[in-house]
Amino acid sequence: MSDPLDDLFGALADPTRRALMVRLVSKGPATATVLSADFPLTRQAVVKHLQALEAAGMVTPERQGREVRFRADPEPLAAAVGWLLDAGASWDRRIDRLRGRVGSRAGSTTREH
Amino acid sequence: MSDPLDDLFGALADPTRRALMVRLVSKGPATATVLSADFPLTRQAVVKHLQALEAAGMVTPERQGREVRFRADPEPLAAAVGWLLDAGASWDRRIDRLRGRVGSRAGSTTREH
DNA sequence: GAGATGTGCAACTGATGAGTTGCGTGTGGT
DNA sequence: ACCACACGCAACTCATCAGTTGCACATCTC
Repeated sequence: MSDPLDDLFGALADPTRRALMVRLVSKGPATATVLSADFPLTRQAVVKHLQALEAAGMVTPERQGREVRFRADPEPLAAAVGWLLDAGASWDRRIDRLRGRVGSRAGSTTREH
Repeated sequence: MSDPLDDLFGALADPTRRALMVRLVSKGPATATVLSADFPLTRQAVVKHLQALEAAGMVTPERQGREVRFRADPEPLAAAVGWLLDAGASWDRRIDRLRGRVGSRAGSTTREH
């Protein structure tokens, strides 16, 4: 019953996780083991971060043989942008302008609660 | 030396804080005491949340006599949107489209780091 | 100036998160 | 079959955060 936004922003709140996302986006999918080599972290630590990102739907695990390759998933980011625009709507002209232009596409922008 | 994005997304990660923001945006500035009446929280708890929001630059305290009125500040939200778009750029055409349309206006979109 | 109201500071508890280490299990190559 | 590698699970530490309570200080009103 927890708001997906919690997981989303929560995942984004950690610099390591943001870095992981950037890394996955720019250099493509990778396994936790590989990632742990590029970051000053244990494989297990990386795994935990990836789990947090997965819970937020920002990353998807894909098994290939004995490896598990993680791929970045953009969808949730749109939801985040959506909330930000909703929250800012009719608040400040700048944000309002943003909203107007993006609007239609931001799609599932409107949320419950 | 901590990234401002940490505070920003960190503040956004808590549902209570998001609710506080919505409340401040929709019904305008208010004091912690007033807010604590609208939420199932102690005044002190509200104060702490407001401090987190202030650290993220999303809220600004304004003293008026013996009261302290908190006003929502939109600026940082643009920064958040900026990061999301930057992160998603050249990644997925949907996000890419968003970026293209917002781009110029999002202004201070491109951030340090 | 006295009382009421609003804010600020500090200490404390309980829960959650980051990170680690150790060990077990599965999968691929030879 | 065997060995190496990649993953998964579990327990543990350390820090941070949400929320509380209690009390002191400032300010308005009469």
